[in-house]
Amino acid sequence: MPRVVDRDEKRRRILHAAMAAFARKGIMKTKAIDIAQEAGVGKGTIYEYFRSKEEIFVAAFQLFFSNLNYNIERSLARTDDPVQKLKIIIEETMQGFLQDDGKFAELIMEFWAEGVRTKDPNMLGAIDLKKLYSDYRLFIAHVIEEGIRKGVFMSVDVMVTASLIIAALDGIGLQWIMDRNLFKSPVIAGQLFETLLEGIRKK
Amino acid sequence: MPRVVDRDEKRRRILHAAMAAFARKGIMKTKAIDIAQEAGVGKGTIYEYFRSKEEIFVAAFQLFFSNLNYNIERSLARTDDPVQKLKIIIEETMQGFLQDDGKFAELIMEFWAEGVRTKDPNMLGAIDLKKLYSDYRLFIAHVIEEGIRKGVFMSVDVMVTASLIIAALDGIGLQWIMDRNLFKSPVIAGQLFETLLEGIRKK
Amino acid sequence: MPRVVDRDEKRRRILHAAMAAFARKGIMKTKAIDIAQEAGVGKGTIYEYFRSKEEIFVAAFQLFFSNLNYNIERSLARTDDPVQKLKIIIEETMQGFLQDDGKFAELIMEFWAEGVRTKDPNMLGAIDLKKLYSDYRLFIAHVIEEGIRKGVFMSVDVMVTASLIIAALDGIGLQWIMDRNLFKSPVIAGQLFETLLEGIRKK
Amino acid sequence: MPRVVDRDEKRRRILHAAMAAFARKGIMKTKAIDIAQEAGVGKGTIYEYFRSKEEIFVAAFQLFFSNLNYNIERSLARTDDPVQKLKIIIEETMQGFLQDDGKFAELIMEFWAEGVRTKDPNMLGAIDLKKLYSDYRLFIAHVIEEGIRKGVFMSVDVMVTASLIIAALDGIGLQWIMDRNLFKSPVIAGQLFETLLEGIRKK
DNA sequence: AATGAATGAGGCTTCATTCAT
DNA sequence: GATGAATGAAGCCTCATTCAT
Repeated sequence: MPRVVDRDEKRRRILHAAMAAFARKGIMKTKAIDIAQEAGVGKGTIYEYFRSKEEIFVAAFQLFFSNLNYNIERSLARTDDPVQKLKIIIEETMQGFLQDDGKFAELIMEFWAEGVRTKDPNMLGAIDLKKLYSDYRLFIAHVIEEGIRKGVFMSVDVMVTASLIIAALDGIGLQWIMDRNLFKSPVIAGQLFETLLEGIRKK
Repeated sequence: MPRVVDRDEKRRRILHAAMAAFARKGIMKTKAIDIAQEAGVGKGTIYEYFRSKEEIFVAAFQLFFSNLNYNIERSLARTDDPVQKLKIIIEETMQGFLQDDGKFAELIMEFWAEGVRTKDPNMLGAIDLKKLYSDYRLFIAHVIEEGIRKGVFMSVDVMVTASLIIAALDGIGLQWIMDRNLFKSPVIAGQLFETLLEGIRKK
Repeated sequence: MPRVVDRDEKRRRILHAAMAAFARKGIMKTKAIDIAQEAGVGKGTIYEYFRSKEEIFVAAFQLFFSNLNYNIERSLARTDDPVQKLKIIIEETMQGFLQDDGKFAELIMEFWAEGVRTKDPNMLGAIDLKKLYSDYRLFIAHVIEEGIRKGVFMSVDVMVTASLIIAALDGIGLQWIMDRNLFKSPVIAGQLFETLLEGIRKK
Repeated sequence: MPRVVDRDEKRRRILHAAMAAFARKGIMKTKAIDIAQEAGVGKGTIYEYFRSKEEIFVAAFQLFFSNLNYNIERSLARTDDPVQKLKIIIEETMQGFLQDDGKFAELIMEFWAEGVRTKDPNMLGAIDLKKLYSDYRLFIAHVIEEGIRKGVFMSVDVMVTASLIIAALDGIGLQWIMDRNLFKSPVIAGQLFETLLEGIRKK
């Protein structure tokens, strides 16, 4: 029984080590030995917990996005106001990028690059970036729709607006990766939110 | 009296083949033989025109961004109106992403991923993404500043605003890569422009 | 708990395999796979013990000459008589050539050929044939000088004489490589010694 | 008709260029392009005059040794005295090594290294170092024999003595390669001759 | 006849994965 | 279960040779 916990914990440790290494050196340039060293285990141990490097990548990908999802959904439970919801979505997404000194922004960059060119149907079951974003868009679109219905947002094209919001968020993450000193997370998030809302808020 | 070839032209051919392959498979997964096949030459021929795979990458990087720059500057020559200038910058950047059925958007994704983690000082002379974006930001900031001086824009924080514009543009490029059908280039560019301007335009 | 091996021993095994291959096929014509096969290991294993082929070459070079040195110095400890010392030097040097059915004579031939044209300062730290021979000459010169002082040798030019002795030894090694049946080691060494001594012995 | 002379001359030019390059960089490290540049012709031109790099090597080998032979035999025609003959052989051999600032000594080093490991019967017809030296030994042995018959040399073992003479000559060449400043050619040749003769001259 | 552009075989080296301990 | 020693597939690059001009 205690063994089971051990295994899970170690698997998680290796996975996090891999994510850190991916963020630092890029997926392709991260060698098995790098992950092992980062995790503080032997090179062979990795293969006791993952079948291959690809499996680690997939696990990292899924962990990252399910975490993001989890955080957003958890926060959203606190309110019913579409304006607040949008604010939460924006803040949590930014949080996802900026936490850990931007390590995760570099990681998501890897996921983008790797995910974008994944066309192998076998892989698509595991890492379908297109679907992820599609769901994400839909999710935001629903919030906007709700806002329109409740009369707090103007009657914009919800899908395009949702797309623009995501675009802005990802774009800011990208900028942040290039230059950490560009803006302080809370400030910019606030500004961004105002700017975005400005475009759709009913006046 | 040996075979006569336009070496510049052939170098360009190989370079474009490499860019196509980079966009399709990713830089790291693109093998020398892939480039050769794409260019329709033998594996060894590549090395008659480039010293190494890295040199090809650098050349591609530079070609891509200098093209982008060239296009923007050429278009800007047509006007003095800051509003028009901003519009041109946005349109040309989008154009850079969307041309060739989005091939270049995938390419820039590669450059982001590769460029972001380039810290080797030797490389930084050749592919300094941070500096490129810094220059780009500054450039847009100047346009905004000009607009403020001329009284057409509100007195916003020019650097943050410039950053947001770039973020939006890159973010949209990113969205576009994930889903080609998301929006038609002219429509979205127009909408985006309006949205962005809305935030800074003097009312 | 992983496979237990004596890494030093294995490194030595690979090194000796390399030396055998060098002697048989020449350094440049010896491929990594040849060394691997000779050592009975996989191609990749070589690189667990040596950084590169060049490092193997350097290690072989140094091992060869330090062995030669060690043998000579060990034997010299047995006597104080300059005549005996010279005899020992000659015999040990010949021994170095002739042992292992002349394999080492072929190896030294390779070291000569490779070492002679080494001008790269980085390499010269590791394989400076000129210095090696210079030291060797000096060493023999001291013995002759001692002999002159003690009145057993004629007052010859010690450096030139030392050079001639080395020349004779190396030359004989060379002849031996060309034709194993030319002379039996002990016989020729004795004759050589007498001939050389004849020229400098005080009569 | 004049074309024939042209071709021979050009072939010779390429051959000499190859020899210079071989001496400077070693045979294996000499690339086709090196020879072409040294000869001042295009890379392809080499193959108009030689079937392969190996053929160049063989031609160089043969040219070198036939030249040596030719020089010795021509000089020997001047005398009937065995002592003089031996002197001529020694001087001409040294000359072979030392001419052109020792370039040929480095070349012969290459021939030794390359020739020693040639076991391929096809090659042995063209570059049989063993036979060359065997002939050379026999030739010197005859001179010594003649000297013994005429009563000017002691009754030594002619083959061993011949071997020692060659060994001394080659060994000195070797020393010379390592350190050009070791001895001045004429001086050393004279000394060597005296030393060698001392051992066999009838007293 | 002369050339250098083109090429692919081949060599060095890396590294994901296996496996003996 | 954990490990690192072992390995060979695979990738980059070189260069002898060919060949179109």
